[in-house]
Amino acid sequence: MNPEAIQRSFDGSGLRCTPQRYAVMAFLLEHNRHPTAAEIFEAVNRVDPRSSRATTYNNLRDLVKAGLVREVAIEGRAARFDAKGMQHHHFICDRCGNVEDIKWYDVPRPGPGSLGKRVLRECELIFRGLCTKCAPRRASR
Amino acid sequence: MNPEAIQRSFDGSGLRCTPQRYAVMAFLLEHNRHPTAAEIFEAVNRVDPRSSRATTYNNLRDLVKAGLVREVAIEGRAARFDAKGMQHHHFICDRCGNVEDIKWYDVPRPGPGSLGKRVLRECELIFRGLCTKCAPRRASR
DNA sequence: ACTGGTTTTTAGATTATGTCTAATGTGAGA
DNA sequence: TCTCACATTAGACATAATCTAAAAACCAGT
Ligand SMILES: [Mn+2]
Ligand SMILES: [Mn+2]
Ligand SMILES: [Zn+2]
Ligand SMILES: [Zn+2]
Repeated sequence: MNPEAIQRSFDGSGLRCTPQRYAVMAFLLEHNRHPTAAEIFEAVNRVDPRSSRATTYNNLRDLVKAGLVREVAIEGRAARFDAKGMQHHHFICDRCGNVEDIKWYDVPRPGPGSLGKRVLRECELIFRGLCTKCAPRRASR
Repeated sequence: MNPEAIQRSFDGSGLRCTPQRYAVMAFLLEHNRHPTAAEIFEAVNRVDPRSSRATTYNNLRDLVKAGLVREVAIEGRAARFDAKGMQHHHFICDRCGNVEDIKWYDVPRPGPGSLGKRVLRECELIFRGLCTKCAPRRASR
């Protein structure tokens, strides 16, 4: 995704394209590692312009609200973030907490009977287990 | 689920049946509201015996590790817990964060190609949107 | 360029949630 | 009943995230 595309995605959501906000989005787009807010904060501050901690959190929240970024909550750990590019599922490692992308495939939705008057926005499929790094030493902990 | 059944489930997991641990499990079994740790702590302390905050957290962790309780992480809010009885999916409300049970149905697993050397333990299907209480006033916030 | 209003950034305090420590207590098998 | 590995406790501590209030950046209209 090029700079102009980021610009346009911000425009489409009514978000100003500030250097700090741009840096967060650009970082997420060029690293599909699902970083935490703290990691993003550190990364965007390795280069100018500097951004404060509060701004990093603010921008992540705005980008999530705008639907450009996804937040992944993980039990007992800091939330992780990724840019919403192509659809995919997530694998979360029981041991190290890492989040990895899994090739997307269609998920059957629940029958309307079981949803009642609820308004469904999205289905999220999460796989859990041990990642490639943790699977070998599976006995520990 | 009767007291003896709780006893037996503890025995099967090598967990002692202490009053505090029993109270946590019993509370989860008779309320399918997905309470937070703080709510559980408060609830079990409305009746004797008293339990400390640390113990409530310890027991919840032990019960999750033993596979008797499930922990549901929610972005920006405290984790919620439920007793693992019959299989079901979860609906999480975007607005109020409430977690509700959805009738279970089978979920197709990913092809082995997309999992690589990862060890799959479980698939979790989460629905997001607005709950029955929040759907009407959907415009706000 | 100036003005006024809006959005954004900022440092630091504050809250919320959960974990750890070290001393004390106890369930359940021998 | 004795015993000890397991469990509980109060309170300190850690971590993640939000809030606050003031300053800065930005934008549209003149
Ligand atoms: Mn991802
Ligand atoms: Mn449930
Ligand atoms: Zn791992
Ligand atoms: Zn709701």
